Amino acid sequence: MPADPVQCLTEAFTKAIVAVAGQEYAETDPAIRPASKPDLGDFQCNVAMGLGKRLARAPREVAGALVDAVDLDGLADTPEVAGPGFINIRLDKSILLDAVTMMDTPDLGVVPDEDAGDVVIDMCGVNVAKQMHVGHLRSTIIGDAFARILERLGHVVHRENHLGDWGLPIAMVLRELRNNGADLAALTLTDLDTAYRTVQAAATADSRGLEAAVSKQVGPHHIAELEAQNSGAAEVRSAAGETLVLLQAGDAGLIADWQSLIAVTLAAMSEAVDMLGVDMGPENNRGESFYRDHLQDVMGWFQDRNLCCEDEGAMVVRFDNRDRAMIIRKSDGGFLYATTDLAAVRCRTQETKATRCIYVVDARQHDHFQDVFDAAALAGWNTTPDGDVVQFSHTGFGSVLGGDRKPLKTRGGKNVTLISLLTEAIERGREEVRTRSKDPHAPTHGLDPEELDAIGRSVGIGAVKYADLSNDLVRDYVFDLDRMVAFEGDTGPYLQYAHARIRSIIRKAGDDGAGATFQIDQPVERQLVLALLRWNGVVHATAETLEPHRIAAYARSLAEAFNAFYQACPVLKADTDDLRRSRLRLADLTGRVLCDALNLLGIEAPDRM
RNA sequence: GCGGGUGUAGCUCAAUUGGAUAGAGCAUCGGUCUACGAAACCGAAGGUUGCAGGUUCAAAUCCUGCCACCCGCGCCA
Repeated sequence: MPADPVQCLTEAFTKAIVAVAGQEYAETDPAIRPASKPDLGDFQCNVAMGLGKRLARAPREVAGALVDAVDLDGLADTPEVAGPGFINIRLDKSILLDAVTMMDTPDLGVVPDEDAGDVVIDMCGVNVAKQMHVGHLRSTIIGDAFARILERLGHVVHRENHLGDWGLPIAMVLRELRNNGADLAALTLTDLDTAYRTVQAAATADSRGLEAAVSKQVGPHHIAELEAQNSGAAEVRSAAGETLVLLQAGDAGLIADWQSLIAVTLAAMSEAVDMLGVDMGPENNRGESFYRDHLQDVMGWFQDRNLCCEDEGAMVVRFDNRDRAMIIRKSDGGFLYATTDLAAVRCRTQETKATRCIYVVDARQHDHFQDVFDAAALAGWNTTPDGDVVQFSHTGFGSVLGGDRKPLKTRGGKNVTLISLLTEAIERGREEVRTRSKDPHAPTHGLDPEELDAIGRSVGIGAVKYADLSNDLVRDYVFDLDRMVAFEGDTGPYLQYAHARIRSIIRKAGDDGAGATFQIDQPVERQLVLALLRWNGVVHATAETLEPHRIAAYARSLAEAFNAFYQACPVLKADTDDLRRSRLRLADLTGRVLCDALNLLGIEAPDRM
């Protein structure tokens, strides 16, 4: 017997549907949902209305027939039909007791996926010689959450940092630094970032401006000026091109310099990733340079199968459902990021044999990934060598904005570095924790400063992560530390607090209620148990849809269910010892599920705060 | 111009994928602690779901046409 009541009800109603409508309806989803309101029951079955339509029968009559046919012996009372054909179900208490007892195991009732395939998550996306900023924050913590969730369900997850460590931009930076006689061994990431911006600006100034100027027929002086700038940019690009050729040819000095650029970048990345508590080290690097020897091969694969054609000297892949083509080789023979991404797809599906490839890259690259996925399908890389179908997803997330609703910048107009952002968040968390610890009643009172700092860090980082993961990923959001660390309302600290309070009860009792017989006689106890039993379904739904805010919303509803229980039911002062132990066990189980939920989002759950 | 995204309470967001009276949190107002942790709880107020049609027992959700804002748009990544 499955522990999950939804599963039991689904099976029972599937049989009833077959009995009422015939075998051809065996695949119809009975649409078992939690009751929209507690006083209507525990669950509802919403299948009768749709079925009535298909059978050309009155929905209420179908609902009645289903109720007559369904066998819920030992599971629930006779369901009631309401409204246009809703079927309201109230479970037997014994089933709830069995189910909650069965989920009280180390895995908390979360059932691993069958035949769990490998998953590749393309996340973080660091660029060599560039500061990490809020875009990397999102990619890193969202990717980390996916990894944790899928690992929880038994998948082997490969976190890959598709490092921007190759190509023209890197060559330009190298050239700039060498021209300036920079001491590469002594450089900081800030120096690299400055050099990057300098050459980037020089190389892009400014062909678009020129085109616009010509088309708008501005004065000849202005055009001449822009032409001069533009030819300068062309010079920068072609000079960088020469450097790139040397780099690609394996010039020893250049390679050494290139490696020191990478080392500086990775040191800064490591610092940021450590602050975030994300498991992402050098072993996760598989950047553009990794694929540099694969590109010709990928090109050949497309050419051999006539999947690409020449257009104005470039090689492009065309798709029959859209005008936009994807360039995979430039007219000068060079390859692009599209080619690299295809090489990565091939590697991930054909060698790693991942059955799922997830790209955690901002939403602006939506079109690009649609092209990559469709091209991969043309190439046959949407199945593994074992014949398993590969599922590709691009979870395009929105931008992080400042208070002015524009991409986050400092007062001086510079990009905010990820590290400065996290440093501030941690400091804010620590301030709050220190302040609270001064209260003699606070459980943190008297802790040594190192412990308080560790808790404050969990709180500050947890606040940032929760703010990011608790709403729909595609939306932009305003980065507002005041609200995130507000410790009130729908925040990470609220959930951490709920968890810490539960731990506090267990600590005080010196008993986690292990082995106690559950008693669920109060309505709030029943609601809490129903909330606990949803956990398995929520994890699976999140893994399927890649919508972490489902877990965030669940954690919040669980905390609310616990708070209601806690308000109405004395735990330590329960009337009988059996009831006290039952409630302690319920509290402990809730604490563990809450901790699990927070951990799947990458948020720590301190025992006291 | 073409393509993608977003539009829900004063603000920030949900809505289990077409289900019952659209729900939370901030902010506002009113109640709960010499404490099983008040970083909490209970209550009040707040809505023409951008607009107009359509589909049906049922639409924030689906289809059509508009409006507003954001983001892309061949040889950068």
